[in-house]
Amino acid sequence: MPRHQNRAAAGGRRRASHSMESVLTEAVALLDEAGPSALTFRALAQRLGGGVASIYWYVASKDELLDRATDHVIGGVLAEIEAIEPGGDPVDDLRAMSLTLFDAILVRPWLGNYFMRNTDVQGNALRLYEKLGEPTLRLKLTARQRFHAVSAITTVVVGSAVDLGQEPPQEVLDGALGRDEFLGRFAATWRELDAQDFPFVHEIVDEFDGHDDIEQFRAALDLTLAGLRLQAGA
Amino acid sequence: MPRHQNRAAAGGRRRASHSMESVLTEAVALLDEAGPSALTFRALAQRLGGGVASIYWYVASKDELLDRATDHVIGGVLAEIEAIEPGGDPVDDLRAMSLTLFDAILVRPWLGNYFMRNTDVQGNALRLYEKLGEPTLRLKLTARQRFHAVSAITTVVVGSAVDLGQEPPQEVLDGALGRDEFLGRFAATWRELDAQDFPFVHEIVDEFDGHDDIEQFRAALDLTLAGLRLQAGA
DNA sequence: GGTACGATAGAACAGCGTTCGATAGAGATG
DNA sequence: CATCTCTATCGAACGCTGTTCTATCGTACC
Repeated sequence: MPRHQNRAAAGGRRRASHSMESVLTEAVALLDEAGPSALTFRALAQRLGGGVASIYWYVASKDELLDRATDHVIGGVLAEIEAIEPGGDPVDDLRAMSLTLFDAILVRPWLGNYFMRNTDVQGNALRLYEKLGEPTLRLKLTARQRFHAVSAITTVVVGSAVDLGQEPPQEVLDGALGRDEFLGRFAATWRELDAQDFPFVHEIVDEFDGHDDIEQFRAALDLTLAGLRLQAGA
Repeated sequence: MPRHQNRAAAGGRRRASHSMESVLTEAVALLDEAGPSALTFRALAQRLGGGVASIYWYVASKDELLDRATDHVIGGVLAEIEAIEPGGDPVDDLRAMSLTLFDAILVRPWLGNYFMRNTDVQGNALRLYEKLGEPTLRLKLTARQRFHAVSAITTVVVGSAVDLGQEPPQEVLDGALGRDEFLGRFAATWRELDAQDFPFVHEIVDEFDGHDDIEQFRAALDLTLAGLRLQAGA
């Protein structure tokens, strides 16, 4: 681990000179550009203009790299969420925060896979957790209900993110196949199923075809929040 | 892919003789015993008493192996769920099905990571999806609301499963460290946080410490179902 | 018996995370 | 000014992974 982080950017000519910041920034860039499978130590080293082993001076393992990179961008999300000024209704505040968080995951689908894995190194995630909990303190709930409420919300966020996070089958990543056609192909096979055996699938296939991810998330979130509102007796 | 599956178990002496069934069964056994990282083609081949490349006759890639193994056990879950006889209340039926599904994931935490990834090869997952949708047909909802309702439920299940699914840090897998102590260590660091900056974390740390995963899931599920009930006007 | 094909397997390949040992450079010490 | 120390870097190697290539065995059929 790096002890002294001072004046880290005193680049030599032949040898590269990194910093925790640059390592995480480039790691996030790789994740953004081509997904988790593109983030390898060799690719990252090349991008930093240095050797592979150098990265291990900043990070003990790939897991830690992933955790720190995740927390790095969560820091930005946290700032956005802290900028939201609380309105009168705690549940509305919860909703606004959750939507902000989900928006960030929409832009970075890989986030969902690593988010909140280890609050030991993910300090920002812990602060975000605190921030999500704050509105529940203003609701008439038991401590256990508050704990469960925030768990439920993060569950919905993470669950939705996982759906998004699975790396699309290359064709859509290349841009050769649009997301709509991708969904459409699934819808097509579903439509060919026997209507007797799959009444529900037939009922919703038109909704599935070309559906909006945000809307789907918002629907799930709103069901949970409605339940919470009921529980708080407000 | 194997065309003729007939009389596949006519074992020779030197050469091993597999079958789709045996491949999937042993793959699941490996996953159960030591988690996803233990399922390698070499380990699986050794268990089957054959060569590595033979597995590729049954399965085109590791992804397909995971999808098929997942669907294999989902088949069992589906049977359990189909055995549930519908009661009067559709939402109660949804609840019973979800709990059955989650019970299966509790026993096999790796399930959550692969569940419902690709309904092309996961035929049982599709049937399960249909089964989960059936009760919504008895509720007064629009098609879109039905689609969103089932999505919300699977989201809660998957989201909770992901929390469970992350491979514990070896110590607890070895049995050297119990789950309670593992939670307790997190709780300890949380308690040391500044009470001013983290009022919510302090509020719920006692609930977090030693909490029950099923109860947490049930709470999240019940919030969603309460919201659904409200939406259906029942 | 010969032939076609279902099914098996060993060896090799490229890529991955990780470790090792060597070493360059800046700052302190004499 | 020489030397010593500690931070930070890097190339090369190790063991493991999924995957492919090529050769082969054994059975069913004509």
